[in-house]
Amino acid sequence: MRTFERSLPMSLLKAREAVMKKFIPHLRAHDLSPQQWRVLRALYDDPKGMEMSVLSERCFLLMPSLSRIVQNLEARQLISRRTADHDQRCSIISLDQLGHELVEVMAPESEARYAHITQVFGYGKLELLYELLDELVEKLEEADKSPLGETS
Amino acid sequence: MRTFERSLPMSLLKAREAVMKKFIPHLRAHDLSPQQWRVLRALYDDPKGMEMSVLSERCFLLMPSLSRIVQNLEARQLISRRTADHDQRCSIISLDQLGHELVEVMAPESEARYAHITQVFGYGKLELLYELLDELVEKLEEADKSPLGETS
DNA sequence: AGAAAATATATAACATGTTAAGTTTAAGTT
DNA sequence: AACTTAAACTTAACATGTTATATATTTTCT
Repeated sequence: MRTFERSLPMSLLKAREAVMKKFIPHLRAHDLSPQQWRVLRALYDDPKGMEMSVLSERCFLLMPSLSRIVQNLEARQLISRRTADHDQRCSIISLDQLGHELVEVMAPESEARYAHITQVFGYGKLELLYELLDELVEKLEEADKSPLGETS
Repeated sequence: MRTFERSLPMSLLKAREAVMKKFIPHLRAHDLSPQQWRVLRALYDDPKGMEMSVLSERCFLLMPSLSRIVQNLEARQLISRRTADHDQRCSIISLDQLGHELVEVMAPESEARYAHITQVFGYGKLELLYELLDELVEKLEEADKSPLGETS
């Protein structure tokens, strides 16, 4: 059997943890989880707001998690929600002034940490890594269509 | 500000999800979570068993999570624990016969799925990805020693 | 129009992730 | 030897991940 060390899910997890470690202290200093920050960050890019389901895709969060996160951020007045005119089922989430300010306050430090990672790892390698990750996802999802073990 | 799409943590997360999707159905068919499988797999490689803290490192699980998982697997008689002779604080966890059999039953299918991933993505790219991920972790942990934003 | 299917989101229930605090045993100090 | 500190887990508490189910609204069908 393949050695346990070479586990792709674990390697990806470890890399993610190592990267997150660079951001978490800054996030914690502002009482935000990585997920909450993703939500604020996504909303910042789209001032007119968006539906829960769209936000869910952008942030790569499942609806139940997003639902809880939105409730939290709403209670903190960082975001607000309104019912969509065209469809009473939809909530439109948008960034409140407080949330907008928070993103702008935090962004420089966040960018600096990104720059730091780029610098220690190397720009070229980082780009290559992004490409490989994207391609891996693409190939695996492609293969999902013709289900699985068909190794022929 | 950098575009929200290019988020390293999210790219790593997405890749991990895509990979896991290939394994989860098989695991679920045997009532195992990915974490539970990691524990069984690690113990399989070391028949004499190991301490919780070692298991924790090997499986990249924090102690509280591992503690719960071990309780679950113990209740299912897949593993067993005994107190270490040299130190009453340590639990030595080892694979029970039932657990050993389960790993051997599941391993072929698991290996087949690994082979499938290797095939659709390409062996060379997979190796390159592993190398990049390892190097990223290494560089980031190195940088941890001289804390952060020192971009000079 | 009225019933049935689909959609958008919420809630429930339980496993895991994560930080902090508690327990028991070992090691070090004086 | 008594006291303190440290180490190995465990438990607690709460956020998130994940699947299943519920609820409200739209759409579709007839």
